[in-house]
Amino acid sequence: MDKFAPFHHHYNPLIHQNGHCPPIQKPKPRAHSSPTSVSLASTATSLAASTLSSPVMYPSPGILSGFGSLDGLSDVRTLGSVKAMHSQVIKSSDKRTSEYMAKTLITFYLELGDFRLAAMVFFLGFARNYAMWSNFLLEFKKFGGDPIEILEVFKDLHCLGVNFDGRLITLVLKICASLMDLCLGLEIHASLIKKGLEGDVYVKGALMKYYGRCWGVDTANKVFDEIPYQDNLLNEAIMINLKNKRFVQGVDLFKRMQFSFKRANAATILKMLQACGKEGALNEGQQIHGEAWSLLQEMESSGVTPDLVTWNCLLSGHALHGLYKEVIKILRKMQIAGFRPNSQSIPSILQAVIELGFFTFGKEIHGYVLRNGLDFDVYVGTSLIDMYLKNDRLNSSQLIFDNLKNKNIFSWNSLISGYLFKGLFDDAKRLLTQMKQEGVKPDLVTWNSLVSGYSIWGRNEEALAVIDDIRSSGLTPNVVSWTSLISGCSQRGNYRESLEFFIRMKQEGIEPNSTTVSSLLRTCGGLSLLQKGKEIHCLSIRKCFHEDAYVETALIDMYSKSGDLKSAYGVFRKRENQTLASWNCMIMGFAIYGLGREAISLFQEMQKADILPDAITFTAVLSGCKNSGLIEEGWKYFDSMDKEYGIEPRIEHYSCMVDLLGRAGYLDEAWDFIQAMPITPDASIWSAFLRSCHVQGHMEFAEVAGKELLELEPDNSANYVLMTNLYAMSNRWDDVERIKDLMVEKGVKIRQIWSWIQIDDRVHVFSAGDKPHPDEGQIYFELYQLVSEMKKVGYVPDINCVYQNIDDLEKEKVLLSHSEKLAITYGLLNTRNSAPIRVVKNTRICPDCHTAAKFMSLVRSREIFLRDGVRFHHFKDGSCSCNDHW
DNA sequence: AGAAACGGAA
Repeated sequence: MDKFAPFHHHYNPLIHQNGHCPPIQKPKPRAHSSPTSVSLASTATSLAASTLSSPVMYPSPGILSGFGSLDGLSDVRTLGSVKAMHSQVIKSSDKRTSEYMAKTLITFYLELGDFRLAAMVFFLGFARNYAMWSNFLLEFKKFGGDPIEILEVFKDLHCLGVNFDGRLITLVLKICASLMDLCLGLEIHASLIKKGLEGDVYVKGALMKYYGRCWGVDTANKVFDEIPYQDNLLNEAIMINLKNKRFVQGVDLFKRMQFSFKRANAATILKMLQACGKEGALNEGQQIHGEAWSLLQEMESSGVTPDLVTWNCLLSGHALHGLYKEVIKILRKMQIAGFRPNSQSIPSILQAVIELGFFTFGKEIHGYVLRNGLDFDVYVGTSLIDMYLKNDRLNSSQLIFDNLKNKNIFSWNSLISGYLFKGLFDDAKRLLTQMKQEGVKPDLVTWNSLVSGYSIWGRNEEALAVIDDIRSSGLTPNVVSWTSLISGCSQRGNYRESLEFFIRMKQEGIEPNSTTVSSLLRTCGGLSLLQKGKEIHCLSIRKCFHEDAYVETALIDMYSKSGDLKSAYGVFRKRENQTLASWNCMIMGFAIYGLGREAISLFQEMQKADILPDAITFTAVLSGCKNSGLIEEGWKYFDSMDKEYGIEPRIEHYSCMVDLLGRAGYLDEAWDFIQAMPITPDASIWSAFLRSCHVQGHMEFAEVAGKELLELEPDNSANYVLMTNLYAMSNRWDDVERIKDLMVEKGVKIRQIWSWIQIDDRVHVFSAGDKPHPDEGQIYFELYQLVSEMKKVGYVPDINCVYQNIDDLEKEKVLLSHSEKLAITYGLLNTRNSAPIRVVKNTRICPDCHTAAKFMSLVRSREIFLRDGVRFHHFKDGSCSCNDHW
């Protein structure tokens, strides 16, 4: 229904009827005018002129008898029927009841959205009754009247010195704040002071908001300070401070609120939660979160129903703090309470859906959005784009994007980042061009998506070039830009570059944040750089990131991957409320050290703590079973996945089971298991099976597995090597040659095998093909001595580990040159007597080196940690943590 | 009252 502009100043009845009014000041020029007011005003002119010329009196209700009662009318009230009633009213005048009739007509017209007629009736009946103006303007606003019109009328009346109702002053101050009408707000405040009126709590609140928005937070705080009893306005004061980034003041006021008789309202709690999230203030955040829950509970128990705004506050507050399961619970609660999610609920819900991986539910929500016509909202659209992106449905995302009526930078950035994540750089560039053509300027988010996209796909030079593009576009690369680069390299396994970019970032004078630290820890873990990892740990303590859940988990992972399980466990135990990811990490930590029983008991403890496991938990538990040869337990947990937890086993779980069965010698069972799998076996399955065949010396199965594997991974040299070793074991030298020829034919190069050890700041690499270590002579001298000592206590070199067609003495020599032996020996020579030795090898350890390391730990009384391609071995007093299950 | 970029476990 068309709005009308009844209060255009030319037709302000107060001015037309100046004869009956107090002395008139000339109205000031209007700051705002409705764009449609001119044409609409002409209609108003004629109407006003015609009615003003002949004063009309209103009839008594008796006249209306032909219409039935007013109440009866209310059911089927239409504009036509009200007008008919109105005309009857005009025809027969009766002074006594005129006021009642006029009020009724005004309400009817307002309800029907005919502001013009409502205003007309009001002008004729009440224009000179100033007390009525407040009521009328408030009603006018209630039914959707234009706030600008209200301001215009208010100004005119204000000039006349009219006193207004506090409710109207509150409303006008709100309008001043939203329209940034600086002068009127001041005038109102001044006249309140002049008249000695304090104004009620609402007026004061509105005044503070007005000052906060129009004159800055300090002015608002001044107003607040002058209020004698402040408790009622704490919510507003907190809000104003937080909106203006005064976090400390906001928290102070919030603490005051806890000692007052007042409670924080939903909006305040939400804003506090947001602010705490941004400021990384965890303790405050958790306290406030508790407050949010108790608020909801209190509302429920006292029978007060939260309104939609409160529900939405709760949804977004929980989503913001990563409490996604709570978001879903709140959604259910609000639906039970009879509220339908609106366009502002959907983004928070979708965020939770994405994080929880409830894709089917997400699609249902999409259906709901379409049925309820919420798809025109740009926030909803962007959230949907994001949901389909995260579920690998780029086409759906593009489709939603194309149908989006109002695109903004968020929508563009979402889709662009989707393409970049998939490595579809041409599509991303196409969108970038399109975006610029449509006049949307890329912002830092756009650029950072590009940096991240390039670096996770290993295109570091292009990523670095984008950093320069940022500068030439007039923006400055920030900590996110650099962290994108660092983390991209780390994810890709380009660890060295990752550290180099960190140094570059520091040179640029940019301080790392907790995300940077997490990425760097991943890098350190990847390289088993314990020293560097400890440095980063110190850095994170200095910067107070060490309580960040991500950083903590990354620390646990770094320590366990760097051979320091004790420190990993220390970090894990330091905190009480562990996240699922950190439980998973710690269980995995035990698993890679072959501490299967410990992994299982931690898993049980986790369940006692009411943390539900996910698929990754089971990967960790099953890895623990696999690395410790716990067959029964492995079966038990594998079966329970689907039955007890409703988690569908994925390929990595099947792979663990094949490994577990095969390694224990149950090759037939492993074979049957593979045949019965509901998913197509991939390379990880066949590789686990092949390695078991190798250990068991089962040629028939090995050849089947090898054939599958060479087809699935024709470029992986490890498969060829394993096959040649198998044939060499059975003295099938023709087949050895055949496989070698195949490698040449396919251009597959054997992967370099190397071991390294860090002594002080230097990393010493030992590799068969590489140039020898400068201290090689000394190392071999020590190694020969060591081996003769070891032989005295029972070491027998395992010449079966050498697959060359040479004599046994030569084989023994070859065994000595294995890189892990050299690295351990170097460690023995160059570290303090008590210090454990930490060696990293990029492939699996060979059985002879495993035996040798046990003896080395015995004869030299040293702990040796060896990280091989897949796991850890901890040698101590002549035995290994893996109990020879590997 | 809501949406997009960088972070942990496999």
